[in-house]
Amino acid sequence: MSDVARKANVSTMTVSRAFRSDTSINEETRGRILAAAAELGYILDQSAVHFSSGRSGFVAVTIPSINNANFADMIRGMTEGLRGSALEILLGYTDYDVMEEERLVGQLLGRRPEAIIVTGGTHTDHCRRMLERSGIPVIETWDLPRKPIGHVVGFSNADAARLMVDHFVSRGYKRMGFIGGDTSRDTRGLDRRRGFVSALESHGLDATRLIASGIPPISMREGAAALVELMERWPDTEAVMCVSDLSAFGALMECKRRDIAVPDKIAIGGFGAYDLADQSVPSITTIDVGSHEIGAKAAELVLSLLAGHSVDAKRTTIRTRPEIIIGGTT
Amino acid sequence: MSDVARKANVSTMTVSRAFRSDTSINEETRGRILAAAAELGYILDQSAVHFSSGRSGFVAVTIPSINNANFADMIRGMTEGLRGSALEILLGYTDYDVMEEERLVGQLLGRRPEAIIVTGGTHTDHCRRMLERSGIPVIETWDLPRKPIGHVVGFSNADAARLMVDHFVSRGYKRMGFIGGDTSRDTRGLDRRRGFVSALESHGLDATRLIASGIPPISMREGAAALVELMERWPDTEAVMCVSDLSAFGALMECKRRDIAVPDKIAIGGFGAYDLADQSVPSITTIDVGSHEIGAKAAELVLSLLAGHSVDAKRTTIRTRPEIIIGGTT
DNA sequence: TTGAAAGCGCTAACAC
DNA sequence: GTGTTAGCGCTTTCAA
Repeated sequence: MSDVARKANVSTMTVSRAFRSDTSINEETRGRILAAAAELGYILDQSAVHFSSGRSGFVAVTIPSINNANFADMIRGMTEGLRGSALEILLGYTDYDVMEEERLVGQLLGRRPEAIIVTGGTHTDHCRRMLERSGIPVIETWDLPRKPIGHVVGFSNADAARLMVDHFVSRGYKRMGFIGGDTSRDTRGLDRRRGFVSALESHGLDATRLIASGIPPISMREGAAALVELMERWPDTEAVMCVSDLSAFGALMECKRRDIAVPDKIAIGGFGAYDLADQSVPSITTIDVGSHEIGAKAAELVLSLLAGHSVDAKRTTIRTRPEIIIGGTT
Repeated sequence: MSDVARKANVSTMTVSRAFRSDTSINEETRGRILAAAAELGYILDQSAVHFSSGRSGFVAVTIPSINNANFADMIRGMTEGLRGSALEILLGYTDYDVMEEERLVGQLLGRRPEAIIVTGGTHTDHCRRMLERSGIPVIETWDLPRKPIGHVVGFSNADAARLMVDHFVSRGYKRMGFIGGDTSRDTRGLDRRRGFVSALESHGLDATRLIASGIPPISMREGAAALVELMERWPDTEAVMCVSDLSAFGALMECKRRDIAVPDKIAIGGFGAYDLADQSVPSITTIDVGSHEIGAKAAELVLSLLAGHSVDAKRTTIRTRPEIIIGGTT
């Protein structure tokens, strides 16, 4: 910076001002400085900016997986929402593992983000404590935690699953199954299963046809395997809800391989409103949770919190409204 | 840190040592310090570490899109490769736009990463200059640039497309088309198209059946639309290569909707070896470029470069070997 | 194995 | 509109 200052015949303080939008500086001077900087290939050192100003310009975000269209959409929503602000996303993924989340959150907080957005409302005790003590806004997404740490942008996974059950019931199906992963890791998947079971019970239907197939997130392959297991154990099953569209697609393809008619012999529901659900033939009935909207709303919330428009400063909860999209598999 | 030092009855310098693995410190002292830190909820400020030591602990990575299984696999390979090192990935996505890449690279370099990994070998002049002047190792991936900026971990997209053409020829197809996006944005897609055309020409076949459908990355939907256009313009087409598995799947589903037999009436090839290609019924013939391996190799290269084992210090090129996976669509 | 002093590159606060 | 001074929270260097 002092090289640039020398070249432009100003002090470093003036160079500093030239790189900011919120200060008063002569426009001609700024032009001269930026030209000098460009010539020298100078790029403002953000870590020194952070160090000196106390503003890191980071919003930390954790997601379970980067290879997931829903979370990718959420990140996209955040990116767009933060555009124009001086905030960048510092992203990490947890592999659906709360221990890994704990490690990651510690690492991210070390970078002193100005806010942190995490997926889900289930964390290790230590992770929870770190978040509580962080002194920055904390936003939990994709869930409605019973005891939120701070703010929430989410929905009830159980209620979302209920939408699918109600749809199944309205179509006249009575014997229904659920395909998900081994339950302990993916707590949102577990919530969907719980919602499925309680919805069946409230309709007075049997709620025991539950297949747990592999470590979450379960993929197409596991969806296919689970369908086989389901049909072997309960051959008269009329409809199955899958924890995600990927497993639903896997199940659908398995039906095709085995010449099981969908939806005539068995109906299939998914979750997530992936492109795949829409483009598949037949298209897959699914639940749209508004991933992009979650990201956009979370970004908006971060911006108002940091601007000090204390939006109920401590505990804002924004609910999004999952919707069912009826396709050809039901 | 001084609070922790006071609590543990040592100097801040000793606290600093307690948080590192490469210094000599009494283990009992360290234990006392870490306990004090835990009690206070102290987290080492990495940005101050960076500022003081000059080591940011960041590796900057740009990818075209986060919603893409191939790039997600690459990131996964990098994450695993960097595990245990003190390096974290600072990730940004370009939306397949070189102007956005330029902006992003400037932003990332402002964080003073210790190395930068970018996707592709095509950049704006300014972006290229920033990378050249950055003073850190630069790695270009997913391509073999004619004039690399620094190091390369990639493959020839044109040669990879040739694999598919050769396979088509070996199956006896003669009238072949290509489905891709509007060409200027996705340069790797463009290279695949070039490879397709030149392979056809070297077999003495007609190479004019090229559909450009929408802004890259083209999705399932555009693949479906493009198939319709292809069959309308050249109804006797026997085989079509798609720029990615997503568009190939879209084309396949369109065939299903229109009762066009695959592969009997038309064969379909994709690119990228997505799970979808394997799980779809019929499975889609595709090219596996080893995304995970690209990430792993790039991470390995970064580690050796930063460790100073100057691996041909300036210009290492690591080629990966794309392979064809033959499925049911050809 | 531990501590004291200096300094990393920038900005806040104030003066002019 | 611009410059001066001090200092952000650590680590480097050197000494004990």
